Amino acid sequence: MLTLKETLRAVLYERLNTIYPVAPEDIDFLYPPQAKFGDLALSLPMPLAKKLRENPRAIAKKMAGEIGALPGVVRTEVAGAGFINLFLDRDSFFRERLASAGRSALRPEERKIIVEHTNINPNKAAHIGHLRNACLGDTLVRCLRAKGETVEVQNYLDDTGVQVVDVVFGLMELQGKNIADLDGIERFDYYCWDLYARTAAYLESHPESRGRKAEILKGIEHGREPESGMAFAVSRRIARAHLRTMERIGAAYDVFPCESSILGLKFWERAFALLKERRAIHRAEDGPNAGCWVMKVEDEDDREKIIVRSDGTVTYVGKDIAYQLWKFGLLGRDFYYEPFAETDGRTLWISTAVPNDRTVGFGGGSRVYNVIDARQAYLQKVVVQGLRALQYEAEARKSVHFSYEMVALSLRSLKYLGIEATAEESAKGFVEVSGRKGLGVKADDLLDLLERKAGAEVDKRNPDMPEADRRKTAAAIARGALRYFMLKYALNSLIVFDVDDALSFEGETGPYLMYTSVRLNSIFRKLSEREGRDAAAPAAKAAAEGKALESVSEAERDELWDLISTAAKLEEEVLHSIASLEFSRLAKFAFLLSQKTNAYYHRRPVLAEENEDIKNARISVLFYVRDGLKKALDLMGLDIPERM
RNA sequence: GUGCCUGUAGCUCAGCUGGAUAGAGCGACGGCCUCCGGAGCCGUAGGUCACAGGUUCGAAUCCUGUCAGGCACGCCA
Repeated sequence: MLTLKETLRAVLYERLNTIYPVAPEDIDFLYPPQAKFGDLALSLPMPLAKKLRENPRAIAKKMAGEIGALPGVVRTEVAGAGFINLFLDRDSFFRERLASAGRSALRPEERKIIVEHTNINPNKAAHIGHLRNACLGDTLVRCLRAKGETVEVQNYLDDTGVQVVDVVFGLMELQGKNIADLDGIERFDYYCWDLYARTAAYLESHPESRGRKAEILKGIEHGREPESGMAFAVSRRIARAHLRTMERIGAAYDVFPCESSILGLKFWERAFALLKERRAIHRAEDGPNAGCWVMKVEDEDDREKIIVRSDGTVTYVGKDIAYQLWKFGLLGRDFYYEPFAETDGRTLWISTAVPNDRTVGFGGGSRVYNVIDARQAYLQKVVVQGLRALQYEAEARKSVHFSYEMVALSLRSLKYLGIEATAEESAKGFVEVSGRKGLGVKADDLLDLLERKAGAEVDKRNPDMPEADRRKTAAAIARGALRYFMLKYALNSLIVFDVDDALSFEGETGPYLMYTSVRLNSIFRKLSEREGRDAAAPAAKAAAEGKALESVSEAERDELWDLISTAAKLEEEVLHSIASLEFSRLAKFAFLLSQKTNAYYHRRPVLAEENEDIKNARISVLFYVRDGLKKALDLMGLDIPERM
């Protein structure tokens, strides 16, 4: 549809620009709400009516004549307040779609795109909030790659931050453990989940222990043992646990840039020098921020953000500005890297400050997406302003905060966790997830629950399937259920996580989409098994002759056309999703297409159809639709099992 | 206090760069397995699009105000 629209736009512009004051981008198409209004509609007469101070309907009538014959359009019709409805030549459109299989109308626009997502503090197990981040980030990556972009996926490891410090404090001070003891701890991420919550509470109620905590922090930052080695061991072990968790939902990364490397290679000092040199920050001489290096925040009032504290230490924002500069290749230096893990033959690298002679390099993107929840909008704004203050205007514009609302827990979910809600929480109706309080559903627990439930269904329906295949299928269903659940909400919608809702496999869910495709595949498998048919042949024939729809009844032709024209919108849905970062749109699209498909094959048998021409028409259309569905599910990270 | 976001069916949410009769899922009610897999299909009921103004040929969508809710605003990250 994208290709056709572009063609039509060019033709229309050429014919109309001498008659009306129009630019090519004014010529836009919308999809009519009903089939009787055609396949595409031009609303151009209406904005023109405003400009020309004429009746839109009259303009539409006149324009329809001036347009004349259009390629791929069999007739036009003036309707409503001033729409020009276009009716497409269905056979030729379908033929073109089939012929273009494997070709993409999408083109990359950037040299290299960096997507940073997940970014969990490496001090405890991942929870549902982190899953939303990873699902959104990974889907963005998949869509960008489908568009043809070169994408680098980063997962920032804050391995020297206060959260890690808390766990190190807990291990050393509360439990008297040393590095060697860590190996004996099973399920380390779960262990730290509890320990972190306990330590945070302990530190809260024992103010006298803050001195020791500060010591540990300093020790870690300056590489002193044993604190430093402890932090290193904790963060690496947890990072591996996160990697396994995210593997379960199909999210993967290229590199883990570490805060310890930023400190070790003095990236901040370099950034600080730049900031001072370009006068992006200045030292406050008096007032409440006296002695600090501050940056002006573009706000209504004269707000200042502290970048360097009066004791000379740098704030989180400062480090983030340095990191952002590196992502754009503006720092003039890179980390060193070591292999961290191997997945599907690809190496995941982790940064290090220790020089080596490996030649891998990262960063230096032309566009950067930071997938971070909405609560950090202010800080992200300051970071972008830092770029601006350094006169990196182009980079500032291409620094995108991919912001989404957080995940909270429903009161029902609290009960499931065995936690009593306070009166305030009951009134609110939900509770914020908090790693610090140990309040949340762990990602792996949720996935386990989903897998168990899916497994029971798979066992019931496929008793003959080998055990290993059933477990694999259950895992795929769990992943699909979770990913779709995280994707189907708009970004600014707070997800009040409810275990029962998330566990549902019916209605608008990932398993529904998967099921539709599995059944579709099953039809094609049977075509080949029972009848020895090459399922691609009717489509190939239709692509060559273009008369696929001729043999079916008028009513069914409309049904088939509805499927074709819906499936043909995939590419523009992808573009729209990327532009708006609203992947709920892609999710809705895939669901709609699945619904139409499901309803169709329920009504129209394929295998049992006796009329060969009708049968071939059905096969060729479903062949095309199946391809679109598969692509859409793949973009969302949903696998299609053999059976389910 | 300032800034950002949200208010649409009983519930959860789409639709929002203005366009033709406001849609889905869940729940409720009623149907459909001699037929490619019932994680499915078909149907019924259910809406002053928070409220009040404004702009427009046209507003759920844009603007202003009111009410209600959420989030952010630290020499934490």
